[in-house]
Amino acid sequence: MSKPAKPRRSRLPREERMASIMAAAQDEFRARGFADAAMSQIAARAGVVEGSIYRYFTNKHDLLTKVIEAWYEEMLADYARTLAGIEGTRARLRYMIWKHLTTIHENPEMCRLMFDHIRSNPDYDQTAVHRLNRLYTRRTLDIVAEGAAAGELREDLDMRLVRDLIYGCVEHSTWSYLRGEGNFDPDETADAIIELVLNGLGNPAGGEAGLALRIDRAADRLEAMGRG
Amino acid sequence: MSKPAKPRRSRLPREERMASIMAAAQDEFRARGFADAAMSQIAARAGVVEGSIYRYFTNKHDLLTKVIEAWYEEMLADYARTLAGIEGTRARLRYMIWKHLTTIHENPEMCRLMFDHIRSNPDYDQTAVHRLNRLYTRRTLDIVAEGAAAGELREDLDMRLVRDLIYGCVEHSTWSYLRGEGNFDPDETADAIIELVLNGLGNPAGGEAGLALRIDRAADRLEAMGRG
DNA sequence: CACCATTAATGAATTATCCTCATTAAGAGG
DNA sequence: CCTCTTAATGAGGATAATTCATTAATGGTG
Repeated sequence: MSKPAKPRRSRLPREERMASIMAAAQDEFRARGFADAAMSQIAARAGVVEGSIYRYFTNKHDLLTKVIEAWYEEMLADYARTLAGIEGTRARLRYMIWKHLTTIHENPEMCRLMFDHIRSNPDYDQTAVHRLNRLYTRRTLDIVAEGAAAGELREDLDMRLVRDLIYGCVEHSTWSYLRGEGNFDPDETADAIIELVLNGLGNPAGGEAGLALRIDRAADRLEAMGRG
Repeated sequence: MSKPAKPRRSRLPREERMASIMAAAQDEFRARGFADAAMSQIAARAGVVEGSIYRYFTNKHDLLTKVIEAWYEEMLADYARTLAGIEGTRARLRYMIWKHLTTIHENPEMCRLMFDHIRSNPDYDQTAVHRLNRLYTRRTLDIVAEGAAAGELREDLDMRLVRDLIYGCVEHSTWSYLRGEGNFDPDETADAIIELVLNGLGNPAGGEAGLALRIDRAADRLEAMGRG
């Protein structure tokens, strides 16, 4: 057995060292989650000593933030490109939903880190991730606004609530998968969600009978309210 | 200065001691969040020593789980009672949405603990909270099923997705409040959500469906005015 | 009432991990 | 080759969760 090679210090330019630590951190965070990830492990993976990490990142959470930030930025890069090639309100909206579902499906660990530790943080609004997210959400709402202008969608929509409806539904339907139970198919799910979001739960009156029923119901409600 | 009263040990029955520790833990968790809550503080608040907590709870997370469990159980107790007095699919559905919004509005800290540390846990499915939650979700879906049977709602609905649509939208729209930014009004929000969920984003063509919708909308407006 | 068995409660010690800081030395520029 | 900047080190401080051997309150028993 030769003695282990003496670990000669190598000095890297700031950017390279940061990138290498971030790569190691991403592996560790994905493998163990934020709380269980150990700074010592990250240091070991990156081939540096624990203390070195703190020359570049103020603390563990800051390191996570930077890791997620870099991932998120790269991830959103090709949205615009692909979207440009899709026409029609429904298809474009469906693409946004499908893309979100696919991202979660392919990067569950990163999404969990993002949801649990970045987005629920009190100072999320000051983060770069939030800024990126707004940009990306805006695209969805632009599609909705265009759809409304074209007469395909209603014109009296509260855009904030539309966003909550769409992304709330999308994310809620991925939770069990994110917890590690079961699976879901992004294509099927996207189809189902776009359909439900566009048409709602309400029964479009079936013929005269339906209309009559509606009128009766409306009267019932008013009457009930009158009784108080 | 008299010397501090010698802290005489008092032996409490198991249940009482557990309750007292849980009450102290709830205060501490609410005030500081899970990560920043200190077992030493909880012990101090409960008037016991740190080690004592571990006779009743296997660890910090188990303590949190039990605290949330107790709160959740109590919180859901009056759902059924109130719901029994409400008639009509729309009103009943709206009540479920409103109640959820109100709970979040009144107990933001507890809800955050629940969302961040209980529901996102890999073994959430084995928890008592999950069992309770299923029971409660089922009520909402029962209302939807009854509405479909009565012809008020569509009959081809995927119940799981309906749940995701409703609760996803509800919770998504409360996030910024939960992070401590801004506020929301449960009544207004419930009105807006129930309307959007029932009617969807799509622009109803004219004809019968349009007529039915007009009637619904008219009733909505009158109802809102009556409440207002 | 005195004794005993049970077990609630203690608190000091252990462990784990994040983070700090005084010191070392690699590598660029003169 | 020397010097200066600063990347990198690694030992140690600080905090907080958890363990465990010991102590003593209490209810039951003779």
